[in-house]
Amino acid sequence: MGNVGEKKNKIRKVEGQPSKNLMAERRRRKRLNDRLSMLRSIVPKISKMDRTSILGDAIDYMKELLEKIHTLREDDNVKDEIKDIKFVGNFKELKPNEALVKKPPKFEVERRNEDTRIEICCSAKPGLLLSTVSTLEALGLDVQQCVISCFSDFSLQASCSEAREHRTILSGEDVKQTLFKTAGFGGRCL
Amino acid sequence: MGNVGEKKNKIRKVEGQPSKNLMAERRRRKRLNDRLSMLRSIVPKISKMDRTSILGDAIDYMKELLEKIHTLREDDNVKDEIKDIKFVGNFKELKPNEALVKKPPKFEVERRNEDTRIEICCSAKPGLLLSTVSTLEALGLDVQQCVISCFSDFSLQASCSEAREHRTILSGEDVKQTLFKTAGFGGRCL
DNA sequence: CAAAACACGTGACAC
DNA sequence: TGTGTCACGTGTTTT
Repeated sequence: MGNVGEKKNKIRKVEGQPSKNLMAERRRRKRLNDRLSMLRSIVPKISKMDRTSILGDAIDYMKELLEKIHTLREDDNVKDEIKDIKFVGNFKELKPNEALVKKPPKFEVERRNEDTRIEICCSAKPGLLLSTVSTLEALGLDVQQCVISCFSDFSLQASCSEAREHRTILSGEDVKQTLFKTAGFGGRCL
Repeated sequence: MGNVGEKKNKIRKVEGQPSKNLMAERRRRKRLNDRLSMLRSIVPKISKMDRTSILGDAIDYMKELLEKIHTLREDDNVKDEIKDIKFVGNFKELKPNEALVKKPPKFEVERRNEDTRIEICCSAKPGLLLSTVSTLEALGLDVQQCVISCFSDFSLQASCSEAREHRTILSGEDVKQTLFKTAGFGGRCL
C-alpha cells in the first residue's frame, strides 16, 4: 500500500519489537527441540544425533511399524497358511532396498559423572537381553531407566547409575567393550 | 582460551568462507524441510502445518501404531480363546479402596496364547531386574518390548512372546507366582 | 499493529 | 586444514 515517504515502515519499530520477538522465537525453538528429542527418545533405531537423521530414522521406524501391522493382519487371516507354504518363496521377497541392508551393530556408552547412558542396537539373539542385563549388574551399573524393543533388531537404551565404588575403576570404553563381547561379538568394537 | 595477539583468528576468513558455509547451511535447511514434509506426508492425522505440530502428531501416531500392534496381537489370540472366555471374569473386581496400603506390590501377568503382557511395580531391590529378566528367560518368554523405570519403585512393563513350546506348559498364574517369588516376596501373590 | 511461524545469514564448534 | 551442524537474532510472511 501507499506507504508515506517512510520506507522504514518495517524498520521503525526496531526498538520496541526485538525483545518480544526474540523471546517468542526462543520459546518456539525450545518447543521444537523438545519435540525432537522426544521423538528421538521413542525411536529405537538412531543412527546419528543429526536432526535430519532423527527424522529419517523416525520415518523408517514408522514404516517398520506399519509393515509389522500388515504382517500381523496377514498372519491373522492366514489360517490357511498350510497351502501357502508350498508356494512360498517363489516371488515373494525381492525387496529392492529396504531393511535388508545389514547395519553394523551399534554399541555406545556415554559416561557422565555418575550417570551412564547405554545404547545398543544389533541383531537379535536368544539370551541377549539377559546377558546384557547380567553384564550391567556385574559392572556395578544400576539400571535407572530402560527401553527395550525387539521387533526387528535388538534395541536397548538405558541410563544407569553407579552402584558402588565402581566409578573410577572402569571407563565408558571398558563398559562398551564388555557389552560388545557379552553380546557375542568377537573382536573389538569400533 | 586466552589467545593474545590474534583475536581475528576466527574472523580472518570472513571474506573467503561465507559463500560456502552459506550454501551448506541452505542445503542443510532444505534437507531438513524435505524430511519434515516427508514425515508430514505419511502421518495421516495432521492437526496443523506447524513444524512443532507435525512432530507432535508424528509422535502420537507412532504411539498409536505401537498400541495397534499390541491390540492386534491380542485380537489374533483372542480368536482361539473365545471358547475359554466363559470361564474367566467371575471374580475379577473387588478393589474398592486400597490407597491406604503403602506399597502393595503389583504383579500382573496377562497371557493370551503367544503374547504375554507383564506389569510389575514394587519396591526396588538390588538385582531385581536381573532376576526378573532371568526368570522370564527361564520361562521361555522372549521380551519383545519393555519399559523399565527405577526412580523410586521398580517398575517394569513388558510384552513377551513364547520362545518355544512353553505355551501349554505354564499358565499366566504360574508366571506371576514365579516372578513374585523371584522378586523376593515370600508368600503367594494375591 | 500484534502474535506466531518461518527463512535467512552468521559465528561457533566438532570432527 | 575445511566441511557440516547447530543456536542465535533478526527480517519477512502469515494468522
